[in-house]
Amino acid sequence: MRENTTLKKIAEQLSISISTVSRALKDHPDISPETKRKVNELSELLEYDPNPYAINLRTHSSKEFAVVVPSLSNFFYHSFISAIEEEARDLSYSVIIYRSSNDPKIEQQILKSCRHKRVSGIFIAITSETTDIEPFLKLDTHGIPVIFFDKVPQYESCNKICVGDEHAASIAANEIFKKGISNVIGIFGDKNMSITQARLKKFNEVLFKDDKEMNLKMVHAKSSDEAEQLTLSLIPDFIGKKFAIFCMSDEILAGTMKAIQRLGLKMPNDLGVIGISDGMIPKLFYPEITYAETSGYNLGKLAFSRMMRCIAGSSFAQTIIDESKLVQGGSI
Amino acid sequence: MRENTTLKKIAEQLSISISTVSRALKDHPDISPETKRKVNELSELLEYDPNPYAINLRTHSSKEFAVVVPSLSNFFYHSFISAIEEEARDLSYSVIIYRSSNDPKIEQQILKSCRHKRVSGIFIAITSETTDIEPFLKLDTHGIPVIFFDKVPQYESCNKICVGDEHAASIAANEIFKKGISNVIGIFGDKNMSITQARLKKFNEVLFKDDKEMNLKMVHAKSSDEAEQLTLSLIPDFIGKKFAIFCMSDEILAGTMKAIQRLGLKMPNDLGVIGISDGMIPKLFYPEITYAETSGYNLGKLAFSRMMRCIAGSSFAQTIIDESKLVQGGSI
DNA sequence: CTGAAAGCGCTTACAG
DNA sequence: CTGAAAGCGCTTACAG
Repeated sequence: MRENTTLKKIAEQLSISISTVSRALKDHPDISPETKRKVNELSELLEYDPNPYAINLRTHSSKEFAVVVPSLSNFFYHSFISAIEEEARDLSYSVIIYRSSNDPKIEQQILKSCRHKRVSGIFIAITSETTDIEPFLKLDTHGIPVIFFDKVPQYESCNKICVGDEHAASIAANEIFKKGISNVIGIFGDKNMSITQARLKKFNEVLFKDDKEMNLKMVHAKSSDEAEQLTLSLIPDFIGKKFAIFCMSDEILAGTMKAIQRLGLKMPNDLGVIGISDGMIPKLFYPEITYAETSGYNLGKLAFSRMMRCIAGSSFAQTIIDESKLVQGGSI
Repeated sequence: MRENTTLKKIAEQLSISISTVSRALKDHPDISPETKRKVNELSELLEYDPNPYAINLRTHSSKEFAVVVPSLSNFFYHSFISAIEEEARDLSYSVIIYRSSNDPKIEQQILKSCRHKRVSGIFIAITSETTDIEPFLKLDTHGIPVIFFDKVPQYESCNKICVGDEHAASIAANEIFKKGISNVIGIFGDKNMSITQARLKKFNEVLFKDDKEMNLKMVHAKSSDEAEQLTLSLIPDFIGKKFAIFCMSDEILAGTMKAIQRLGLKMPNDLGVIGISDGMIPKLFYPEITYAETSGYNLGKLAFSRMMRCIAGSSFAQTIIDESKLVQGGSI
C-alpha cells in the first residue's frame, strides 16, 4: 500500500520547512513565487491531497453539509438533494446524505454524528414521530445551522422551508372549480399530519368560495391501499355525474389510479383527477395527471440560500414558503 | 457555544491522566474498576463523545462505508442502500451515500474524497460512461476494498455483485412460454449496455428453446418516451392475436404502460405484459404487472458480506450473481 | 521571505 | 494499576 503524500514529505524532498510548504500551497503572499512554483510542482507530482481529518482537527471546520431525510425513495427529496448538491459543489462543499428511516432514534444518532463531524450545516426533514426538537436547537448553539424543510416542527423560532400546502391545494381546487365540476371526492392523508390539515382546509375553502352548490365528499387514507379501497367504494355514488377526484399526495394518487384502472374508467370523460405532486407519478399514466407541483428542486435552492445566510451570521429565524404551479396533464 | 467535552477535560476534573481516561473509556483491563466507574460517570454527565477526526488521524480508520450510485431516484438502489445500512448499523459502521449523477468526473471526485476520508470500504454502481477503472483498483492498493454492484465494469479481477440478468430474462421468457403465447414484443434498453445484451440473448434463447413457432419482435428504446412510441407503433400488427409484451426495465415498462392505457387495452385479455423490475412501478397499475424481481435488498446483503470478507483480509476477487424470482401480478 | 513551535484530540508503546 | 511522551497531518501566531 502506497503511503499518502503529506506536507512533511514534500518539505523533506525540497529541503524546506513544513510551514513553508503549507503556505505555498495556499498561495500565501509571504512566500516567494519561486518556492511556490517548486512546491506546486512537486505536490502535483506526488498527488498531494490534504488530510481532511487533520485540517478539521486543526480548524474545526469541515466544508460538509448533511441532508437528513426519512426516506430516499421519494422523488421530492431526490430533487431537493440535487439542488443542494449543485449549489454545494459550486462552493466546494460536499454533501452527506443521511436516511433516518423515519425513526427518531436513528435521527438522533445521525444528529450526534453530525455534531461530532462538525458539519457546516444540516438540512433536515424530520420524522413524523419526532417530538423533541431540543437537540436540533442545541446544534444551533454549537454553531451548526439547522434548516428544516418539508417536514418541519411546529416550533416557531427556527428556520423552515416548506412547500406551500395552502397554495397547492388552492390551485387544485381552483382548477376543479374552473372546469365547472360540482361533484368532488377529496382524498387526504393522515388526519394528524399538519400538511393534511393545511391542504384540507384550503381545498375546502376555495371550493366553496362562491355560494355555488358543491357536493364534496372528503375522506382520509393512511396508505395507498386504503386510498384504493376508498376510491372503489365512493365512486359508484358519483357515476353518471360530472365529478372529479382530488388526491392530496402521490401515495394517495397511486392508490386512486389503481381503482380507476380497475373500474375501467377513462379520464377526463368519466371523471377528472387532479393531485399535488412532485411530478413523477402523474407522468406514468395516460392521460398524464394534472397536478399542482411541489418542487423539491426549488425548495432545495431556497434552503441552500437560507443556509448560506446563516453561515454568514444571520441568526434571524425565518419560515419560507415555496409557491406551486399547475402542471397540465389531460386528466381533468 | 458550549465547548465539546474532551478527554483532557475529564482528566482534569478527575485529576488523573488523559491516558487513563482513554483506557477507562474503552474498558482496558489495566484500569481499576473504581477508576472506570468514575470516568464513565463523568463522561456520561459531560456527554463526552470522542472526536472522530482525532481518532482517524491517529488510527487511520473511519468505520464508515461509502455507497456511490449514479442516481437516487431509483427504488432498486434505495433498497440496496437499506440493506447496507441495516448491516452496517449492527457493526456500528456508518454509511455515507454519494450520488455521481452518472457523471464520471463527479465519480472521480467522490472517489478522491473517499480516499482522503479513508473510508473502510466502497460500494459502487459505476456510471454508464465510466471507462477508466484504474482509480478503483488503486483504492484497493490503498487498502480500501471496492465492491462493484449492479453497474459493474467489464474488468475481470474485481469484486462484483450483480443482478442475474440471464436468470431474470429466462424467468420472464418462461412465463410467456408457459402461457402458450407465441406472439411477443420484446422491448430492450440501449444496445450498448451489457445488461441489455445479457437479457436479450437469454430471453431470445429461452423463448426458442423448443422448436415451437414464435413470432418475436425485438426493439430497443433509450427512454421511456421511446418505449411508448415503439409500443404504439408495434401493437397494431399484433391486435387480434394472443400476444405479450416483455419490458426489460422499469423505465421501459413505464413507457409501454402509457401506450397501453392510451390504446385502452386491458391486461391480461387483450395482451399480456411482463417485466423485470424491483417491484415499485409494477404495483402502480391494475392489474399489477407480473415481473421477474431483481432485489436491491438481496444484492445489498450479498455485497455487505463480501465487503466484510474483504476487510477481514480476503483478497480473492469474486463475482456473485443474485438469482431472481417471479412475482405474480395479473397482467399476463 | 522562511522556520520552529505549539496545539487540535486522540491512542498506545514504554516505563514505572 | 497509572502516567509521560510521541505522534497522526495539518495551521498559524510568533520570531527572525
